[in-house]
Amino acid sequence: MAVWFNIKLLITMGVERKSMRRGGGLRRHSVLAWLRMWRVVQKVERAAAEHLRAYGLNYAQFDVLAHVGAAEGSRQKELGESLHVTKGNISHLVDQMERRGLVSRRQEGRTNRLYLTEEGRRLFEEVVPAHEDLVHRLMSALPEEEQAQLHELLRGLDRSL
Amino acid sequence: MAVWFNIKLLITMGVERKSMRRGGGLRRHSVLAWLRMWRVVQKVERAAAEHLRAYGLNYAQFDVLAHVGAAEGSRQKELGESLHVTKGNISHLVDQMERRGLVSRRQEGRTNRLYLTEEGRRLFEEVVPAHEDLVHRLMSALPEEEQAQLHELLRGLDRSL
DNA sequence: CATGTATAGTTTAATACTGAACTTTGAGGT
DNA sequence: ACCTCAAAGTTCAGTATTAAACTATACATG
Repeated sequence: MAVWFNIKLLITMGVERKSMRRGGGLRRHSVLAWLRMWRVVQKVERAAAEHLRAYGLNYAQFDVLAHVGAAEGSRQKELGESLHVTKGNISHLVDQMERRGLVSRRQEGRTNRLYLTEEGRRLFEEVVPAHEDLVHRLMSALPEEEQAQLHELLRGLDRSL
Repeated sequence: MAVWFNIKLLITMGVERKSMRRGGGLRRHSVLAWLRMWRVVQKVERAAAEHLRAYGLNYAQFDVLAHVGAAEGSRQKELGESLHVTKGNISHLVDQMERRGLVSRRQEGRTNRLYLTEEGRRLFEEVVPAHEDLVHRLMSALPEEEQAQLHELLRGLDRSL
C-alpha cells in the first residue's frame, strides 16, 4: 500500500516522523515535501488575502497591480504567464482594475500594453511594501540562513519544472 | 524603494541573482523564497489537476477521496480543516462525491461521518498511487537529499505558522 | 500581395469557492 | 428540567476561475 494514503492525515496528526520510519528507512521525502509546501502556501495565501482585503484587493488583483507597477507597458499575455492564470481571467481582472481607475490599457496592434494610473501608482506604493513586510514576517518563522537555503532549493526545483 | 516591486519580474526574467547583489548584500530571501514556492505550487497543482482529470476528479475531489480513504469515519469539519476549505465548500464537495457514489455520509448526532463506498475504494486504490507517482516524479527534479532538506525546512516553517 | 496560420485578447457558459445567514444538535450551568 | 451558548452542517448569493469559442491583428510563404 502506497505511502500516500495517510500522509495528509499524518501531517495533520503530527505523526509523520514516526511513520516515515515505520516502513523501513526514510522514503518519499518528495511527497511529504510537496504536501508541506502546499500547506504552507495555503496558510500564507490566506493571511495575505486577509491583509489585502483592507485595501479592497484580492490576491489576484494585487498581483496585477504589483506586476504592472514593476513593469509598465506589460502585455496581458505576459501577465497571464507570470501569474499562472488564463487569458480570460486576465481580461476580467484588467477590466476590474480599469473600472476602478487603477490601471489603463493602451492598445497597440493586437496587444494591450498596461500602465498604472496615478491612483494605481499611489496604491502600489502603499500596498506593495506592506505586503512584502507581511510575507517577510511570516517567512521569518525560519532563521535567515534557512530562508536562504529554502530559496535556493526552490529555485532549483522551479527551474526544472 | 522596496525590493518587492520587481521580484515577480526578476524571477520571470531570471535575473534575480544579479539583482539580489545590486542593493548590497543578499537580502529578502524570505520574499524570494515565498515567490518561488508559490510558483512551484502553481506548476505542480496544474500538472496534478490535468492528470486527475483523466479520472473525472478535480484536485479538491481527489483530496476528499484521499482523506476519507485514509481515515474512514472522518467528520466534515476535520476534512475542511485538513484541506483548508470552508465548511460550505466541503458540504458541496461531499454532495458531489455522494451523488457520484464514491463516499457516503452517516449521520451521528450533529456531525456526519464519512466513508468510502466500494466504488470509492476502487477509485481510491487506483488514483492515489498514480497521483503519488506523479508528484514524486515532479519533485525528483531535485536529488533525493535535497528533497529531504526541503521537507525539513518546510516542516519547520509550517509548524510555526 | 494573397492567403493561410498563428497570436492576443474578449466573451460566455459552466464550475468552484467563499462568507454569511440559517438550522439543528449538543453541552454546561443553575 | 430549562435556558443559553457553542458547534456541525446546509443553503445561498456573490465572486473567481477556467475552458472553449470567437474576433481581430500580425506574420510567413508561395
